Amino acid sequence: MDKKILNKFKTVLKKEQLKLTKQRLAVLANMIKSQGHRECDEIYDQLKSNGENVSRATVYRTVAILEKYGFLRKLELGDGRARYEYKLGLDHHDHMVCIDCGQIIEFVNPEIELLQDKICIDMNFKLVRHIHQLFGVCEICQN
Amino acid sequence: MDKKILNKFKTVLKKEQLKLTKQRLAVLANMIKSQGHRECDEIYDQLKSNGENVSRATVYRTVAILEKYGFLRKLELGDGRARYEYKLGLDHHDHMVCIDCGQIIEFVNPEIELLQDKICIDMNFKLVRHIHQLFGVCEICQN
DNA sequence: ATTAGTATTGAGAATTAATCTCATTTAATT
DNA sequence: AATTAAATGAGATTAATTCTCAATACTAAT
Repeated sequence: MDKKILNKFKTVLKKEQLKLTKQRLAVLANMIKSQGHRECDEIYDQLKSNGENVSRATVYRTVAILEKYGFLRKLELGDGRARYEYKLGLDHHDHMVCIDCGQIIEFVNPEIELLQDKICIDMNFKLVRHIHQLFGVCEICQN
Repeated sequence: MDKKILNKFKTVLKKEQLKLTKQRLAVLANMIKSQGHRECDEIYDQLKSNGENVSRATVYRTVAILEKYGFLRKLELGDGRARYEYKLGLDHHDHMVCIDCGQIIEFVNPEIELLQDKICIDMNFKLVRHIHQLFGVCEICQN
C-alpha cells in the first residue's frame, strides 16, 4: 500500500486512539485495490476468499471509520444496501444510476457544484456533504 | 378532498384495475392534508388516532401506489426510513437536510435542473428522476 | 521483551423498516 | 343479489446493519 495513505491512516487512528489492526488494514487495502462502488458483503466475501480473516461486523465497523475520516465515500442508492467507494485524493464526482441494469456512471459538473454552494451561502446553510444522483436508462439499455 | 385530485385517483385506479377503498382514500386524504415529509409510521399513527382503520401494511402498499402514479414523491435521506411528500401539481424542488436538528428545507434551482438535463442529453442517458440533497447545518443550529 | 491497560474482534443475537402470506373481507360488475 | 377479483389485516418473514460480550490483539510503558 502507498506509504502516504498508510501514514495518513496511522495518523488518524492514533489521533482517535484507535488501533492499527490486520483487519482494518485489509479492508483499506482492498478498497484501494478494487475501486468501484462496493457493498460490505462484497468486500467481506472478497477478503474471505483471499484468505484474510475478517468478520462481517468488522467490515461494517471499518468502513464506517474509513468514511468518517475521509478515505471512503458512502453511497445510498435507495435499494437498501450501502455502497462505498475509495475517494482519497480523487476528484469529486456524482452518480448516474441505470434503473435497468444497475450500472453506476460517474459524472462531474463544476457549474452545478458552484450553484449548490451559492444556494447554501444564500440560505446561510453550512454545507457538509451532498448527494446528487440521476436515475434513468443508460445508453446501452435504451436499445 | 379536491374533486380533481379524487377524479384523477379514481381514473388511475380504474386504469390499473385497482379498487377504490376506504383505506386508500384515507391515506391520500391524509397526505394532502398534512403536507410535509412523512414516514409511513407517522401516517399510520395519525390515521389510527383519527379512528380510521388501516393497517401498517396497507399504508406501505398505498403509499407505493401513490408514488408510482405521481401523487407522492419518496425521499430517502439515508437514515433507513423513507419519507413521502405530496407532489401533485406542486413545483419541483430538492432538499437540504440539517444534520443537527433534522429539519428538511426545500430549495429550487432551475439552472441546476437545466445543467442536469444537459449532462443526461450529452451522455445519452434517459433521465427518469433525480435526488439532490444537501446535508449540512441549518442557520438555527449554527448558533 | 514483558506486562498492563485498553481497544478490537468474531459469532451470533438483536434490531428495524419494509415486505410477504394467506384467510377473510370488500369493491366492482353483471 | 350473485359473482369475481382485488384488498385488507395480523403476524410472520426478510435482510441489511448494529449490538453484545467474552476472548484476543494492539500499544505504550516499564
